[in-house]
Order: sequence, then structure tokens, then C-alpha cells
Amino acid sequence: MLPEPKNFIEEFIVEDIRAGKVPGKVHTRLPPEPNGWLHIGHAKNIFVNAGTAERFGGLCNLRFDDTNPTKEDQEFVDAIMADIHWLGYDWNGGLFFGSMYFDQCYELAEKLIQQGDAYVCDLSQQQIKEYRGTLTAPGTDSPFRNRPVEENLDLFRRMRAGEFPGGARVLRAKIDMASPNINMRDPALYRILHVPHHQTGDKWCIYPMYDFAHPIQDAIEEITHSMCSMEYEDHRPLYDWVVEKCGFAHRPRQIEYARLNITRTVMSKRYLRSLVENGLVSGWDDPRMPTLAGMRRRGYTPEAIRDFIDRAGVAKANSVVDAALLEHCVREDLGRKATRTMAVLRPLKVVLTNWPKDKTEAMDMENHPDRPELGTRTVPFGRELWIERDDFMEDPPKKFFRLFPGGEVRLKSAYIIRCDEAIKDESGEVTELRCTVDLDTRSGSAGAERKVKGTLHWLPKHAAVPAEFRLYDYMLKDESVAEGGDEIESEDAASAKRDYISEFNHDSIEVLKGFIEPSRADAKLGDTFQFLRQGYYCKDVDSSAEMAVFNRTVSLKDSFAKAVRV
RNA sequence: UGGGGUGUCGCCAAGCGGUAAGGCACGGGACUUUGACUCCCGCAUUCGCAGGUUCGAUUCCUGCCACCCCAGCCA
Repeated sequence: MLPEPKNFIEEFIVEDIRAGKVPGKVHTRLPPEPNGWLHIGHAKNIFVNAGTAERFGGLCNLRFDDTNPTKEDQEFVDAIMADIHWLGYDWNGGLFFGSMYFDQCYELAEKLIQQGDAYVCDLSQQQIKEYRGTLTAPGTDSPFRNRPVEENLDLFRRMRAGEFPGGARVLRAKIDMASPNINMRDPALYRILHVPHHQTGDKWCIYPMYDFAHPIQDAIEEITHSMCSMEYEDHRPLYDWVVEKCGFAHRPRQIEYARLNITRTVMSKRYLRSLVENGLVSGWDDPRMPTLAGMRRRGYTPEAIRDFIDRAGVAKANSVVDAALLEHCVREDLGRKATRTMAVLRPLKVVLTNWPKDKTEAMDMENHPDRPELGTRTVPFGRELWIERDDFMEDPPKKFFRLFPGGEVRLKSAYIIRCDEAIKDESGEVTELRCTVDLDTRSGSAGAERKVKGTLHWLPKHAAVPAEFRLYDYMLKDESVAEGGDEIESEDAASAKRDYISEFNHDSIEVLKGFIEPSRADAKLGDTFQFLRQGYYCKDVDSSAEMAVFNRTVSLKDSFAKAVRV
């Protein structure tokens, strides 16, 4: 039973299956290069490859694309595997490394040489560039293009044996130097790199290029559909050329789609890496990072991220998805599952003048408004309380529902109070509110029926747990900066990004000294709460810190907190 | 000015010749012990532009225009 195609990729797959081109199961692959941690953009790739295989009841391999040892590292393969699992995906087709196929790639390279489809070129990098021609002018053949097969073979074997220094020669495909598609102008297949590899150690000093290795890997693993981003569309003829010249009976199909862009978000490994390397963030999993690990620490759930990718859609047009959609997805998910709690970020003292000095009462509060099974907790209530500073205004505008002199408000799950007087210091700042409680309005009692327009969250002064909050932006503020890729770019965009990086780690942080409910002081790791009017709050699952997302995003570590404001 | 790709509501995105889905955002209303949440209702006579074919075109043809990608021994 085929699923109803939900995008053009699935339509292609359904067509292929109906046409009998997929004898077995749909088989895809996830080909991350282990040169950084996964970010939200990679989630789309995972969604498209692993997710599509899943929907078709097929298989997905995880294959690290590790053909360039100069920028890859074991640290990244470990982190990537953990993040894929966290997102809720798996590699039911198996775990592979591109480097596992180095022997086969080498053999196939010799095969191409023997067929007269590849040659060793002694031109320097600069010369190759010159010979390649331009977008409008055809290239010219390398003087080494028609080397005899035996000489090519000998040279290639000596390249492998380490007889030449790095960069001295390359193996090139012999295709067409006049092709309008520059990727077909005798692209490099193998280069000399005297660099140890994190998987193969010192075994090799020549490494295959992506364009040569990837189709071979896909063919060997019998991948049926190989989904990648749009910039590889021009490489597809080369991909097909390699599969054909190598003589594979199995022909994988490459399908391209547009990569994910989100407003105000830098989706460039190059810049994320520079933040890490320059110490501007604590690491790839810094809560401010748009990496999956960073987002996890901020409280984003894998369900929310997957839902976001799903709703953003998969198509070929490049687009920038509004970050508001991401925020909506997390709110929706957390709103469903997060228990509620109270926190006061900017405290303002309230004294209930008609409440006995040492009297306290335990107020019951539900942990979730729509899920009674999540139980209740109690919060002590007393004469002195903290409320949010923003919840009081001395001169309220017309439709202000919260507290003001002479006004009444309900304290969530407690009593209705009236503000009698605002006490100020010499500078005129309000330092304390004198209020009276309507003792007949305790939550749950008959008198609680009385309605007032506003309801506030609060904390008992004697039992509130001090907490320091930090609010800051993790995303770009400048739209123009956020949309570039990591390719060669204009000086303007580059300098804008540099500005962003230099501003990244400090300025937008606001430190607040507030309080949190005593009942939540020792919450378990991974617990998530909703607090305030529209914020969510959660335990950082990777450390002992707590934090939250949305309008008020907060974390606590002991009595020291970090937070993110979106 | 070579080649490839894309242009449908503020942002995504369906649509595959029969008279413009859906989501986010936004606006209005209901509900509410947090102005949140939830719930209703509204939101493209129009599909980059111009011609053409057709009874009929967002869908087919032609020509323009705009944007993105390609000249790494990166992936």
C-alpha cells in the first residue's frame, strides 16, 4: 500500500514504484559530512531521507560522507548520531562510512583509466582553473588528456604509493571540456592529500572527490533514491556518468530539493563553526545555537521540530520560512505536554495588609489545565508576595486588565486582591504595593465565583526560590544577514555576518533576578513547564541547567540562570 | 550575454485544461482563575509579465522579466 504522496519527491518515488523501477524496498541514505554538529537545516535532510523511507516502509542508511579528512573529525560523527536519534530517526539500513569504500573507489578509478575515461593531469590547480574556461567560454583540453592508458595507470598507482606531494597531480574524468555544464569539464576524481583520516588512518594519501565517491556509494548500497539539495542539480549528469562508466547495474536516482532557511537564523556551518572556534559560545550545543543540540537545551522537542519541517514543506523553490512557524510548532507541542509553573522574572513586592503576619495557607494548583491526570501541587500563600513588575501600572491605559491603584485582580489559584497604595522610593520608583485580600474569594470556595478582569501569577516571598534569569536572542536581528549560505559572498554580507558574530555572545543578554516556585526547585531533568502568560520553561536535558523558550526563555543553573528570548 | 533551477496571499505551500487546498502571520468575535490556550469567522475574481492555442489556461505554446545555483585538487 503506497502512501498518498505529500510532495514532489514522494510523487517521483510512487511513479518509480508503479513503473517497476523499484524491485525491492525504497532505500535512501543520510549522508552528513562529519565536519560540524547538525543544525535545524539538517533536520530537513533527515526528514526528507529517513522520513520518506519510513513512509514507504523502506530503509535508510546513515553514511558519513568522509572523503575530505582535512575538515572532518570523530567528535562530529558521535554528535551527529546522537542528534539523529534524538530527533526520533534511525538508520534501519545500517551505519556506513564513505571511507569504507575507498578500496572500491580506487579499483573503479583504475577501471575508468583502463576504459580511457580518466587520466592523470599534471596541471597545477591554477592552470586547471584557467583551462576550465568560463561560464560563457568553453575550456581547453589539458595537455595530459591523451596520455596513454599505461602511463595513466602507472602515475595513478604512484599517486597512491605516495610518490608525489599533495596537490601535484589529480585524476580527472575525461568527459567534455566544452560542455556548457562546467561540472562536466573533466572534473577531478581523486586528489593527493597527505593527511591522516579519522577512520582509515594513514592508509591513504589520495582521496576521492564527492562527485566520484557519492554515486559509487549510493550504487553499492543499492540506494534507490538519493535526495540532496538544489545545488547538486548541475552535478546530476556527472552522478549518472559515474554510475554508468563504473558499470553498476543498479542505478540510484538523485532528486534535489530546496534546503531550509528560517528568518533571522544563520544556517551556515561555516559561521556556526566560527562562533565555536572563537569562543563566542560555549560550544556547538550552546543554547543560543540553531544546532539541534542547542535547540534541545532550549527546550525544543523533537516532535515540534519534525512538525515544523513537515509544515514548512518540501519543494524546489528557495524560500525563507518565517521563524514564527517554528515558534508556533513548539508552543503547540509544549502546550499539550508541559506542566505549568509560576516564575517571577521582575519581582515587585506586594503586602497584604489584612492578612495575619505569620499565617500561611497551602493553595492547590493543577499542573495542567486540560490534563487532570498530571495532578496538582501546592504553593504556600502568605502576607508578602512577589508579582511581576509588568503586572502593575500606576497610570494604566484604557484596557489594562492587571493591577493598578484601586483595581482588583485575581491571584491565580488564590484570592482576589485590591491595590490600595503604591509605595515609592525617593526616585519615584514603585517599590511595594499595599493591598487587601477579599477573604471570601479563595479559589474553590463559593465566593470564588466573583469575577475580576485580570489574573496574575505570584510567588510567596517567604518560600520563593531565588533564580537569576538571562534573556537574550540567539538569532540574527538583521534579515539580510540571515539568508546567505556559506558560499563565496559579497563583502557586504560577509562583514554583516562578522558584525553579527561579534555581537553574538554578549550584548543581547539581559540578566534578571527573579524567583521560581518552591515545588519546582528540584524538578527532574527533562521536565517542562509552562509559565507566565506565554512562555514555556523546561529543564535542560543535557546539564543541570533549566531553561525555557518563547517570549520569555529562561534557564536556571543552581541559582544562576541563562535564558533565550525569541 | 553558457548551462541548470525557481517564480501561486505578508511567509511557506497545494494545484498536473474545467473555473485558486491547507498552515503560519494578520483582523474580528466567543470563552477564560493569567489579555495565554481553545473555539468560531474573515483574509488571492487571481496565479512574474505579454501574447497565442482552446468553449474554457495557474495548468499547453511562444517571447520577455526577476531571483537562485555552477568556473574547489569542498561537500
